[in-house]
Amino acid sequence: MRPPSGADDIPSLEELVRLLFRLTGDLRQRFADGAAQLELSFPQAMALRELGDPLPMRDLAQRLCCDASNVTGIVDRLEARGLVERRPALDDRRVKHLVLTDEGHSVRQVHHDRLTEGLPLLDLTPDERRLLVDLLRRAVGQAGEAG
Amino acid sequence: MRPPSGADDIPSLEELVRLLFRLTGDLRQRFADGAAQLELSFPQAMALRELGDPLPMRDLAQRLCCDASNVTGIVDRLEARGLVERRPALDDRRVKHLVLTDEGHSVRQVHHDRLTEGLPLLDLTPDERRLLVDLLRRAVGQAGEAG
DNA sequence: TATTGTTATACTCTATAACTATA
DNA sequence: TATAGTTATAGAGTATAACAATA
Repeated sequence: MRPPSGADDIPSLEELVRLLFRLTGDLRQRFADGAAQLELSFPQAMALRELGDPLPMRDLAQRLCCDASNVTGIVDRLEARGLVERRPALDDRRVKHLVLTDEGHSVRQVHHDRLTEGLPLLDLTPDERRLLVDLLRRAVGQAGEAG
Repeated sequence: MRPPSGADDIPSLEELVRLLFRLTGDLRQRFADGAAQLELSFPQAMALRELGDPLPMRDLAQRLCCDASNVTGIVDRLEARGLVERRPALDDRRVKHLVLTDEGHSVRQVHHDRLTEGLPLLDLTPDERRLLVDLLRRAVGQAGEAG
């Protein structure tokens, strides 16, 4: 006989999945709240996040896991706010590179700082943090990958 | 001098956040794919997930972190497919309880099974799983909570 | 008066398909 | 022919505000 959710017994898969949902939900909410404060929609903030370095429209679509046609609208709105610029690629005139403006970089940084500040995660000791990263790497199935 | 992302040095907060995003993104994608196979939208699948036990509309809205007005449409579509029923509460005639039909329960179970089967997470040993749960609990700031 | 659920509205995201301009 | 980005379209999610029924 084992108690359903004690401190020392082996946690069930259900418990783990529940925690992961909790964690992802919290992180998502945090991300969305920070974006809303900057008057950014969730996908707009995600786009900004991916644009630390310039990227063709197509690649951004891939990173956002959505169809390329969506990126047009998302970028339209970011460009209208002066956060992003479309620059024709020199070597292939079909391609447009997305480049953050100075304000784009600034807004991106503010959003990121607000996302991470006060994260309960920060309470972990360095050793625990290292351990968690190791476990997470294996949990996402990239144990041997470069990261 | 410390290498940027070796195996034994202390991982940066950036690395941790990147991993969390990776993990949450993967989980979300997995959840959405499984939902799509069952012709459920993401919020519909989330609603099903929350309806293991009956719930008033209001409470479901709260769990989905959205305005109550949205739940009307989401539940409309689930009800049209025969996965959910609205039942007037006996004690308060303003309230409607959402109850899964037999097929609702079935679809919910299939979705959950597909979500968890083959999860890389399963490769962790029991000891590692216990450790990860402990770290995650602290990472979401519920170290002392019941869970 | 306050609350539950609904409706009306407007905006954004989303995929699909058709289009253009390049390659 | 194939590809990058756009446009048109339709469906779904989202919040806000106003509403009816009930508390």
